[in-house]
Amino acid sequence: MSKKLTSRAEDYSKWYNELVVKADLAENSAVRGCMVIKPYGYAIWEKMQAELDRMFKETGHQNAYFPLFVPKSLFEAEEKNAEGFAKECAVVTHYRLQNDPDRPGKLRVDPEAKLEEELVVRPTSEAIIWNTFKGWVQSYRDLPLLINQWANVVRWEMRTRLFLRTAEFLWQEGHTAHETKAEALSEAQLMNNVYATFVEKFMAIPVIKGLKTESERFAGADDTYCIEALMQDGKALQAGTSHFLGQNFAKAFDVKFTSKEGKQDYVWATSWGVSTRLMGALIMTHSDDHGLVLPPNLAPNQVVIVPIYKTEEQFEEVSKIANLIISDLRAKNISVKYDNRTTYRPGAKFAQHELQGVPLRIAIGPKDIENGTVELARRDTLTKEVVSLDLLTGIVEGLMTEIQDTLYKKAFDFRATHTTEVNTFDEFKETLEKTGGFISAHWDGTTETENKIKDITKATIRCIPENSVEEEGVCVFSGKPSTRRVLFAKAY
RNA sequence: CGGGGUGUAGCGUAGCCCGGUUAUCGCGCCACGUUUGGGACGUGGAGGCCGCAGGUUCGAAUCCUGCCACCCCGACCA
Repeated sequence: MSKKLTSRAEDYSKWYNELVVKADLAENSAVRGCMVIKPYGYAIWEKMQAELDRMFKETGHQNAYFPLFVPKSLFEAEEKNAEGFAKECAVVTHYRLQNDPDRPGKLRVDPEAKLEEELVVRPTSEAIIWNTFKGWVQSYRDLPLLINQWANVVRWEMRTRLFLRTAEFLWQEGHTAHETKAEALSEAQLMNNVYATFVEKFMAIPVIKGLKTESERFAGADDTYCIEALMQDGKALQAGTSHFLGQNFAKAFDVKFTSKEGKQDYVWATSWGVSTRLMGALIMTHSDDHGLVLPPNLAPNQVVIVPIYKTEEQFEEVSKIANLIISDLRAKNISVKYDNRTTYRPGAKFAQHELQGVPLRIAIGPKDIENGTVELARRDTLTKEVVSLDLLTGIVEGLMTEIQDTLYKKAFDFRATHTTEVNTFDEFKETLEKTGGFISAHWDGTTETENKIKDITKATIRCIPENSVEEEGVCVFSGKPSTRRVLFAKAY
């Protein structure tokens, strides 16, 4: 393994791939298109899960678990949803293997063990969940039904990339049922806001909240809300989606309730999800040519202490101080790792922790012991300072929020300088090529125009931003009248 | 699934055209010693069915055929 990471300028996607592997986040597996998430990468995902799970419960949701397999007949019940996912479904057709008479010691699929009905490996769980909800809902008293599940799903992708697109991935999917359209709509918006808050406050990634156009909408949804983030290469990444499903699934699965007035009505539904793709967003938003950069909120180790010593006595002295620091920091809920491995020298440790994005590094050596100081190195700014041991805990505590804020600001500024308003198609193409990023432009509202722009430029409408203002204008492509700007970008 | 490319030690590679000793080099790994404030150095060592299966030949990493895997570019997607 070479020591240097490919730089972003040299080859952005190579940089990404190398970073994921070298920072020990994940690796490709023996299964085509499927990744192994390694302990360090999984620890970051667990941090995301913990915070999201807390936020879901705070907004009244409960966790449950539904089967991995969906009988084909259930899967196809909501036609639009089924059609949307049909091309990427893995299907179980048999339930048994047997010894292969032609190849001793090998197995083959038992032709006698064909399933009467094929099972679809869930690409998403609406079908099985709505089939179940049918039995859970009879009265308005059973509503709202607010369920979330943490699960894996499978979408048979042709081209895969670690975290960004894999055949199997981990996610959470919320599924809710409501009495009224208004209530379901506000649930879909609420959860999109939860995602936005989580991604901005916890992951330090600024996002645009908005609505998807018809062609980018979730199969089976009436409306899809989303949060869109901008990566350092100028491409957009959908970080989360929340769907207003109308009564589509209720009708397909016959989920009715009796209202206060004694009338039968179909329930109104939402679903919403974020996945391990957020790991990709995290990496591509903050990291640099030295490796991963983690916001303190997501770092498995917020602080690492590296001892510097020549003799065994010095090592012991340094360790004594390190242990004092550790207990002080842990008392403040700051996670610390003492890297006291004797098998690596300090330089190698510095490089490794930098590659793995540890927000703050403390080095303690003989000079520090003499002076009552330590050396502090920030991962986000790559700056070093020597601070007094007495003040350390307070300084570290302050730096945790400061680093978190600095990362957000930096990403916010990047997005600001990579968001351009354009009024002509020439400007559109030029901006896309030169600066990339988000392009704010008028659009006539037709799928036809959207598709033509996509064919010519590869850019798609990421969303109709929630906060966009009413403004008279003409479509950047067709010249037809338009009342608001939408956000275009090339996307992951 | 279309077009292009690549498979040699854990990783990156030389050798292949033009077949011929024991398959090259670097990183990593192991042992010992010296080292330790930004990826240490020396000495010694281990590690290979040259992607797989056939074929040609006295002889195949090298030539031929088939298969498999991976990568890049397109269409599809969170």
